[in-house]
Amino acid sequence: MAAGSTPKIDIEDLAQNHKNVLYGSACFNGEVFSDASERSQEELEKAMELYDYIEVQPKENYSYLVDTEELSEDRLLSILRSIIDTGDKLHKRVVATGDCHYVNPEDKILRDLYINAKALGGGLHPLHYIHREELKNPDFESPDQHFRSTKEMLDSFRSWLPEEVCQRIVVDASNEIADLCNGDIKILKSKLYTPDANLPGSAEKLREICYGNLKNTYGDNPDPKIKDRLDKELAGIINNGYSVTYYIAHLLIKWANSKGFFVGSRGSVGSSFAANMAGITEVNPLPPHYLCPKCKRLEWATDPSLRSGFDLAKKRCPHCGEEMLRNGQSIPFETFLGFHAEKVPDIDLNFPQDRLGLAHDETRLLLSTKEENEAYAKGEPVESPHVIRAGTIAKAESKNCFGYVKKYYEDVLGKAVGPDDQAYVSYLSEKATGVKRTTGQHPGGIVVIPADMEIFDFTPYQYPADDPTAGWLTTHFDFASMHDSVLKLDELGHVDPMALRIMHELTGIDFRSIPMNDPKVLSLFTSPKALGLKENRLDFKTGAIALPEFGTNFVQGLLEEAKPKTFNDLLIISGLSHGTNVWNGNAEDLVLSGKSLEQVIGCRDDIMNYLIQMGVDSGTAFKIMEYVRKNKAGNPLKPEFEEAMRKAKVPEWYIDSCRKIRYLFPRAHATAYVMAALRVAWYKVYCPLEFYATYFFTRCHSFDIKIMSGGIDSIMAGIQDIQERSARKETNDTDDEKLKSYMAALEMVERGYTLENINLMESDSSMWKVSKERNSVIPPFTCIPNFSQRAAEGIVEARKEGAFLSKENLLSRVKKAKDASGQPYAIGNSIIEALDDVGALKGLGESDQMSLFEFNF
DNA sequence: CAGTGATCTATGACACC
DNA sequence: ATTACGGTGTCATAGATCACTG
Ligand SMILES: Nc1nc2c(ncn2[C@H]2C[C@H](O)[C@@H](COP(=O)(O)OP(=O)(O)OP(=O)(O)O)O2)c(=O)[nH]1
Ligand SMILES: [Mg+2]
Ligand SMILES: [Zn+2]
Repeated sequence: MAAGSTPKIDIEDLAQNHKNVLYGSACFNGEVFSDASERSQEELEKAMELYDYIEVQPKENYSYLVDTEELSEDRLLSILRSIIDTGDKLHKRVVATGDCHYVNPEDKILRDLYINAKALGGGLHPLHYIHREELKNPDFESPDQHFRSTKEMLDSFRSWLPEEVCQRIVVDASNEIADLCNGDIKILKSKLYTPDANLPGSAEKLREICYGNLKNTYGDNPDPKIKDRLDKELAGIINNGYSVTYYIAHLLIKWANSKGFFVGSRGSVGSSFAANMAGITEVNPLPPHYLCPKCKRLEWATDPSLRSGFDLAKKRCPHCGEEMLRNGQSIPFETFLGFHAEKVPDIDLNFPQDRLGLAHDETRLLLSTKEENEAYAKGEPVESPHVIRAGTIAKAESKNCFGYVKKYYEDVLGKAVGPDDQAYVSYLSEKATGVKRTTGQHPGGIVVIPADMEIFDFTPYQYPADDPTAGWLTTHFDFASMHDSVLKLDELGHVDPMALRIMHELTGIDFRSIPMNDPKVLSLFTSPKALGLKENRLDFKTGAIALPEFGTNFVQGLLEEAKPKTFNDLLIISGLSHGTNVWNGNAEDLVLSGKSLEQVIGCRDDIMNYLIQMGVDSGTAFKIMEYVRKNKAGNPLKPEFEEAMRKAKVPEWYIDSCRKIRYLFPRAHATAYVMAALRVAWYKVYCPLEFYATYFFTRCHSFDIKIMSGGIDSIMAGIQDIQERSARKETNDTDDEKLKSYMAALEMVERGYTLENINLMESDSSMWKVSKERNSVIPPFTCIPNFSQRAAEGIVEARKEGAFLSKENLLSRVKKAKDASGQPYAIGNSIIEALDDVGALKGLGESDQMSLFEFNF
């Protein structure tokens, strides 16, 4: 039971669900102890009925009752005796239990930390120090409840019970209970159960779709290598149970397109040509090739050092003169599924952030039974869902635990953490981590339970954070613990597809028509020249600011060093710039010592390809790749891996590089993200106003409009202020966000565009707007801190009636205004003051009378 | 017109891709 | 000035703001 709260399970429910479970009577907070101390013998006997065994604990466990003088030690022992006697009388098994809260005596302080920390809903632990405030003698230790050995248990009870009883309750009864337990209950499945039955016929449909698209794209007689790859992939996909998730992903993307939005590609599934043919990913993993869109003539690239079809030179079809398509990214299918389905991949999709909820709902609709869908539609509970959100478990980690220790020092020990305490405080905080705090929802993981099985075959389920108003049920176990037994669709929210949609809408230019090899766009990654900066105060060396995954200081520095010229160069850099110790202290040193970008490890496929090429057997090469990309904890390479590599004469620097890597992209993911970045970069070059407006709207979360609209000097001052405070470690996430906004603002203004102030008559409620006439962007009302969405909407509504005459007029007209459903808006004086403060109310008097008065003058 | 409760916004922390 | 993986979703909590109340 949680600290001082109500029971999690009613006793009636316990009584009704007793099968296969043993109930014990628990500690001094339990019913049996309190009845033994406060109620009649009859009531105690009744309370004991439910339990399979009756617990008594070492008297040290009850020290709090004695120390607070709630009970004398004699009284305590007589209560415990009456529990033992009554249990014996009822022929209940009486057992000595430790109620242990930690393993070693010296770890007691960790429990004390939690006893004295504020519990989740603001509640307090029953032993919290605050409860001692009224006591005459509040200075005593909380009970010692480490994991007692049999000897310690016996010793404790021997001080007040006969030897025969001690042996019986400490040793015999414990063994009897152990014998009652079935030792081989398996809660988690060990093999994969695929959802073939959820959508019968998926395999055939998937084949139809892929071969249909193969014909449309590559013609009636596709190159045998291509046909062969599709055949082999589909066999692997279908035989291993991935038809349904592939087909559902295909349907989801079709559905999204029919609703007017697009789905971004991500993840290892871009390694699958079948996925490309099914529309699940834009990444084409074939070797680089030319393709005539008209006569379907295909030409493989002849230069083996060229790895991306996007880097092929322009070419006209020798048959019909059409400009040929260029594609193919040299990615092995095995990155996705292994050579023999040794791994269980998911299918990843990037939905526009503002459509994520819709996408999840559609998935549930497509995969649930008719009955389940009817229940969802009515908001009724579904007993055994087959489509469920993966759940997460959040624990107390470093920040929280540091806070607990700090508060413990201040409130319990009565002193601040001093310089001499630092080492012990870090030690304690580290040791205190890992305690569950709350549960939540996976960012996008939707788990598919096979229709011929049920959720309980895999996991219990619940509401996230036990909140019954949540839109989705979640798995009780986190996904990682079921990773190899169920399939999941990972439908994540992302800004890229949303931003591209918005820029498409604002400019009328479809991002799908944007080429992947526009020289000006590619030049942004090595120089800001294409931006036409009129000033360059911060000496920007690239034009990569505000480009997704390329605009940070770290990645810009990498760009400066590596100077990418081609799409493939960008792929490599994308890989090198993601993951700890991929570039820093690893590839960077290798490049400095003469290795080329192509030689160093840039993505996980590189490892597998290279090792196979060196003669390592494919299965081991695959295993090494997977181990390296998942080695977040920094464990040493397995000896058999090192051995296999040495045997194949893999150079030591390569083995060493593998050792250092903590995470590695698949090449397919890098491809998808470079494509997204290049599209965004295209708008940055050719449609700057729409680009910056969209950037501020979609990717920035904190602004200071006075600073940003104040011109170059003002923005520079803002940047400097944050950088100085950052050097002193005095900044927070919000400052970082502001710095992001200021950097983009500076670049934009240095290109000669204007960042306007909030405009009472023109600003949108929450979107950044473009003014072509004034060559500017106009910020929305809501970029003022604490400016509520409703107030902003109210102003937009009220100003339809014409200009505001005064502050009072503004306030009263918004208060009077009604939205489409007749609801009023909420607005108060703080909003007026905030608008006045940024200078958006210049020329407006206080009241209507005043404005008339001023006007007459 | 201060007090109050309801609702929205900001922030920090964490899990996960 | 240097460090350096980037980006997303969710939950808990504190703070700000507003309408309502008497
Ligand atoms: N920058 C960065 N991106 C990540 C990280 N983890 C995952 N991603 C991105 C790249 C992955 O390809 C993509 C999908 O994640 P997944 O967990 O599904 O892994 P992936 O698809 O690569 O392999 P899988 O075949 O599903 O095991 O998300 C990370 O730690 N950092
Ligand atoms: Mg994946
Ligand atoms: Zn042709």
